[in-house]
Amino acid sequence: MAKNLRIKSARAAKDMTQKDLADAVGAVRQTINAIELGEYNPSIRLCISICKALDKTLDELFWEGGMNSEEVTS
Amino acid sequence: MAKNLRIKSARAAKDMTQKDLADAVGAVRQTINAIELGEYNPSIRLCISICKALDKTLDELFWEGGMNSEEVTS
DNA sequence: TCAAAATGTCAAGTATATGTGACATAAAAA
DNA sequence: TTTTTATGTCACATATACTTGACATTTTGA
Repeated sequence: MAKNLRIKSARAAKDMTQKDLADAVGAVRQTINAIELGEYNPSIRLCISICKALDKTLDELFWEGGMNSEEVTS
Repeated sequence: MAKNLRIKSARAAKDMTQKDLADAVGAVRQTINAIELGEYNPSIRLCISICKALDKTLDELFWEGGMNSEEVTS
């Protein structure tokens, strides 16, 4: 998949740890970690919760072409 | 949950049936149907595929506050 | 009206997102 | 350095997205 550096960055901008974000969205630290590392494919509801917690929109954090998306060429 | 009329509408604008859209995104007709009816919570990848097939963005089809979202008050 | 296509729905199975608990390492702060 | 906190990672359990196949109903068009 592709690492999501935009979440990490938006999180840093709010000085939140992975656990802080997890608590804010009612998820667990490992889930946030896995999403940032691109290890899986979260549900749209979780994405929306993350966006709200970070004051971003879906397009800003999850639409492609963003500054993040480290595509793995394969 | 909430019905997603925006997908239905964007699909109509492209004259696509649920099955057409399903084929375009590599899913199955029932899955598209369930998403439009708000019966579940699709993955972000499927959402992105749907957006691309319909020439829309995530914010246009899945961010809240859109013309659609029939909230069920409960 | 009749037939075909589109949509809604159901039951059962598979794949995978997410949770829980635990431990190792990296980074920050004392 | 030593201690604490944040992050990465693993194994296992559970919930649910998604598939498959089938049938009923609604809509469209001949």
